[in-house]
Amino acid sequence: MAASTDLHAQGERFPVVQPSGVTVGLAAMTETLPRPASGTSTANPGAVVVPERPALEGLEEKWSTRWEDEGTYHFDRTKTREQVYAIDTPPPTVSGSLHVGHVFSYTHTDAIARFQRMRGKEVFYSMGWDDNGLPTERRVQNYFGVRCDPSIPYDRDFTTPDKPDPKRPAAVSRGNFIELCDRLTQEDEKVYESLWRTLGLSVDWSRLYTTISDTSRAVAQRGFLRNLARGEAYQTEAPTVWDVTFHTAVAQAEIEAREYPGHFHRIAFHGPDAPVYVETTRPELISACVALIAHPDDDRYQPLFGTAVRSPLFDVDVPVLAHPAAERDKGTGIAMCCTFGDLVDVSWWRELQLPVRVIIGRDGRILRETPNWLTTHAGRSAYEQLAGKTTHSAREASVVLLAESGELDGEPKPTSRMANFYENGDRPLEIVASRQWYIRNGGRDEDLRQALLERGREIVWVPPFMEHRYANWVSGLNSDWLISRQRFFGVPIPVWYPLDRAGEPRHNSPLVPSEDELPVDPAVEVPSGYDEAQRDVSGGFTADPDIMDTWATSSLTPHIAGGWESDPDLFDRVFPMDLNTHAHEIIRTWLFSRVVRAHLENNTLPWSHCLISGFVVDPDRKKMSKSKGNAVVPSDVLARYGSDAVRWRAAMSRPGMDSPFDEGQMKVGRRLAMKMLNASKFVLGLGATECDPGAIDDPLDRALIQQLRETVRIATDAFVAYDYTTALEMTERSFWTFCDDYLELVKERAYGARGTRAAASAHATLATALSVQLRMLAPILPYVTEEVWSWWQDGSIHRAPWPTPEADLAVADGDPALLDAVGAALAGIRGTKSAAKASMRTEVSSVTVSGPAASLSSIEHALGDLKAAGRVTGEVVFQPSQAPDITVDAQLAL
RNA sequence: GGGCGUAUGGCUCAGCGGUAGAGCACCUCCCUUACAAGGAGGGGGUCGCAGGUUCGAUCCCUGCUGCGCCCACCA
Repeated sequence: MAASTDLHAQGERFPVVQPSGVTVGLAAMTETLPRPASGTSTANPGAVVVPERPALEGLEEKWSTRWEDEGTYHFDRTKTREQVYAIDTPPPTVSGSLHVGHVFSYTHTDAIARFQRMRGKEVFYSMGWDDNGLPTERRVQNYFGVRCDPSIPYDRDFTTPDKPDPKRPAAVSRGNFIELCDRLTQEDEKVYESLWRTLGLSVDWSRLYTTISDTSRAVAQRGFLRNLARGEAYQTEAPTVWDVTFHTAVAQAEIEAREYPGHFHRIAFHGPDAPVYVETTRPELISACVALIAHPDDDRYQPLFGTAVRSPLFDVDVPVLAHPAAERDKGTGIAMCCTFGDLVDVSWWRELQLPVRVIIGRDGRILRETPNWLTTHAGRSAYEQLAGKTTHSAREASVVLLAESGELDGEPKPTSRMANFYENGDRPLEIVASRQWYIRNGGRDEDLRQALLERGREIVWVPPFMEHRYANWVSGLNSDWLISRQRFFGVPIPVWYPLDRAGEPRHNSPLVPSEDELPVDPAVEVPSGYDEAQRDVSGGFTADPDIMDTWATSSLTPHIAGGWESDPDLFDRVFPMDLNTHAHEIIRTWLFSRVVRAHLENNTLPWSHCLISGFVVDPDRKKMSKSKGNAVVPSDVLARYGSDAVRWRAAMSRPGMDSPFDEGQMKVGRRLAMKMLNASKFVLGLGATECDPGAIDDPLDRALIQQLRETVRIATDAFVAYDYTTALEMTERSFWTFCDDYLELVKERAYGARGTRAAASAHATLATALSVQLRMLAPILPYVTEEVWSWWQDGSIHRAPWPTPEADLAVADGDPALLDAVGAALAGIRGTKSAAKASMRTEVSSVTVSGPAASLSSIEHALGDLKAAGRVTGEVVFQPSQAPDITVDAQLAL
């Protein structure tokens, strides 16, 4: 897929400022400038060019284009596995929009990627788009106002409706529908890519993948066929959770429980002696009732166990049975077991070996044909009044019938119950019996479940408590992974079935393609040994009509991105990967499904580390969502504050911690970026461009270097442990101290007020500190650091080495307390001026500094700088004291 | 109901055995030649509640409460 992007469209939001350049000290600098050997070049190599008015505007477009042109993040596949750092990052679902939560989480990943790259790793970091599956179909339906009808033939001249009406969608063929899906996803993906490029994700865009591509289809189908061959994929006819809106089966992981209003109906079953009252919220299911069930220890119902009662309206005899899952304090303590009202019904039906009485069809309506287990005239007549209705209408009709027959006791009582929904749906799920494909995931196999729990313990979780989410989910699985969907836009199940003489498919002996034929579309292609004329005729074959759930493909993203089976050389260099990152809501889905796949296919984890982000929540700490209208559109925020500022804010939220969205925080990041521009301009404008450790001989300078050594050490350790926030905080604090204290203290000296040698020491220190601090901030603020780097260095800062005390801060004998002491003395002088409401320029005629003797002697070593920064014209007296802090008594020359 | 997380100044968060820290916000002052989308200074907290361990607890243990998230919950 082309990596070109639509950044031009954003040009208006990022007016490119072309500042007039100032060339500084060019002649003197040419020979001594550090010149890292790098393949990239700048327009004017060797020159130190500092803009007169540096600005953040336009940096995103300028540098994202440059990075693309110069292949800054291109993955070098000649590197060995040990040299590679491989990242599996979520392919965003292409369903219309990304929100700030995505922006934060992807920024966390990118910060790690950039750090590892600077540490010398060859980073394998590719983006994908998850563009198959139901979310895409739904968006296409709404966007174009269409719905797919597979029975319609393909229309070559098809055009979309002029005025899309979601309520009256136009029926289109499967082929046309898929074309629309392709078309819309491609448009959406351009917008996504543009956003990611603006944000500055350092992905290798030449490795972009999509989950609907031929490559992904082949990988998904190959993975499935391998599972099938090993017996890990199987199909079975069983009660299945079903979405009546989308007409498809739904996996356990996609179900969510929601509040759903309903009523308790107290209805009378006819017992041998007296009525047996049952409370139900679903009276429309009475005709599907196969038993009444109470707790075995329940004295009220013990006499009835083993007897039969007659159902209201339908006159069907149903047994009264005992099961420990029945709860005595719910309703009347005895429950209808219907096939199927809920998952408890399914387990009762299975364990008590009850008959199947299905009355709900796949369209969510009561079946039109009157069931044969209804034998009385009254029962059949009652059913006929419900047939064809939705469950909702059938419920209302049932209430009327029950009231008429006198079998409803009292009025229905309103209640709010929890019902299961497909996470993208808005009608409660029903349970229907259907043939579906499953992959074993430990849901029905204790050994496999234990093995997968053990995989969870092998993972290094950041933060560690996220492992509980995983273990919790795996422990609670109650079925295998349902992967088949009765939909259209996705990867087809690569299977055909022979048809027997009666034209019935032999599901137990599927016909499979060979791996080198993949991807296949069984609806178009023909199994080996058959020809097209035999399709769907007796004795011939038929295609499996289903597609795989999108998770069945995205569970293989390490395989897709890593070239599994198609590029074994690459795969060996990147798999298993080092890092998996995303927010915590998809631990149960994406994370778990990849563990399952890699465990079954490769007998390994897909990656060693999982970095789990929290959510961005609204100021009331509620989850952001489009439907609530509290979601923030990231492109607006990026345009307003700049990518570095937004990234800064993202990096301030620690792994796993939810973080309220607050625009005020963005300004803080922006201020830091601005400060970096200005401080860098000042340093480089002084001509301080040479990091010569031999020139650093002033005690204050050595103190700064010593402090930086410590900062580098802490920030590096933090980054290694995926704690990008601490790394940023430490570096940022160091940088502000550098600006507020050190820079002010050495200004005069750096200008040359105390001689060439004193100035040279300041210059070397300034250049060193700038270089080190820029590099430490580069993973979080890639744009402003790259901009400044380009003023005086060749090559990208993002390919420059991460700073180390040994390589960059070799002067190791500084006294770190000196800078603190001098800073405190300077603050004392400033405080006096501030209290006197005097300008900081006010001269000071004399100063007395009191404090611990050691601090005072430190300050004496930097007396010249202190006097210059404080504008002290007279004497400085040092007065040792027992007090722990430094205090200053300054006489202003007013 | 089960699990996990969290509770520190108005807000966002650090800290985590030795009488509280940062940034934002607020107040005061300063147009100092890197920076007014700036700079300097300042006020503000009995660290959710109750027990316990300890010479000493914001920090450890127990219990509670609030908030958030995940799971379960259709009689």
